[in-house]
Amino acid sequence: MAASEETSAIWSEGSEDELVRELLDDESPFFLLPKSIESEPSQSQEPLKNLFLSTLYSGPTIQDIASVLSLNCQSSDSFSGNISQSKISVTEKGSSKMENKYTLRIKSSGNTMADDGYKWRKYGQKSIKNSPNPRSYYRCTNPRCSAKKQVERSTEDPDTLIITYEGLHLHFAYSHFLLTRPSLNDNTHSPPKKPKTHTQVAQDEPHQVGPTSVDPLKIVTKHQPFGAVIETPHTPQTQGLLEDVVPLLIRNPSNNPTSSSDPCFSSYPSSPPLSTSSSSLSWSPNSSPLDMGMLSGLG
DNA sequence: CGTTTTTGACCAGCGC
DNA sequence: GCGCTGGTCAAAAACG
Repeated sequence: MAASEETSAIWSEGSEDELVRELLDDESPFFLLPKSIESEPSQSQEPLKNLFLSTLYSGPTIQDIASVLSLNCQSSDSFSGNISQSKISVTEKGSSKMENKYTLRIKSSGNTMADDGYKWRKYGQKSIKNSPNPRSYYRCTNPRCSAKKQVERSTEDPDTLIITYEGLHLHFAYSHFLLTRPSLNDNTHSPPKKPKTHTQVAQDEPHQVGPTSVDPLKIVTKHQPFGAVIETPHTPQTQGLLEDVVPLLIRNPSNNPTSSSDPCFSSYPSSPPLSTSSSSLSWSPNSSPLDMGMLSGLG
């Protein structure tokens, strides 16, 4: 029906093609080529753009994700104190197809939770066959983003959450795929200029992510029998995103009405925060980007 | 009061 | 063709 038509209309506006275009738009603050690279001798942006596009369309690889995770993790040491132990692993799915789904497995010991800092609107929950745990369905609240994610708890390990991302999540990450070095990242978020209408997307900086909780980070590729396991040293900021599946469920705290400096989305076990996110149609620029939200593939 | 979550219904795809 | 399963919708409830 009719209702769905409206919905689809909204989403279609943010078609991946268009999103990509936006990201590539020089004016888009989001798509900032690393200055250091820019300034490099004679490196034209073209190659970078192409690379970016290539990555975007082909979907990030586990390595890309790993790189991003490493980046983000390294950039925030301030959190390293409060995080308990958890593990994150990423599984790439359907790489042979156009699915581009990424499954993230987060092993959190105890009550830790991870929060990706993005705003997600829960639109459904279903009990899954052969699994005592229900699966929750979330959609990015950014009207221009079609990213979705599913969260469920592992049948075997109650401590492990399985989060599957699907769709192009334009906030944050892709720009980082080009940056292999953390240091470059710093310059990346300098002065976001304001584009035209995309205020929302703008400022999605990968930083300050919540201190969610994840220490050891492991990325596993499904194709490789538990092989490629990349571990990053410290990792405070999690990007995980676990949210509900767990009884405590906590969602993004990101509702900072005006302050973008609130890094915490903390989700601590003892305090069920609940998000006060803002309206579903207005994406607040201040929301914090998180980290893995980006994993979503694209079509 | 506005917004988000909950929850059952509805729908589409798939296997038998 | 039927039934099952997973995914989405949307009205109602809950929550700040």
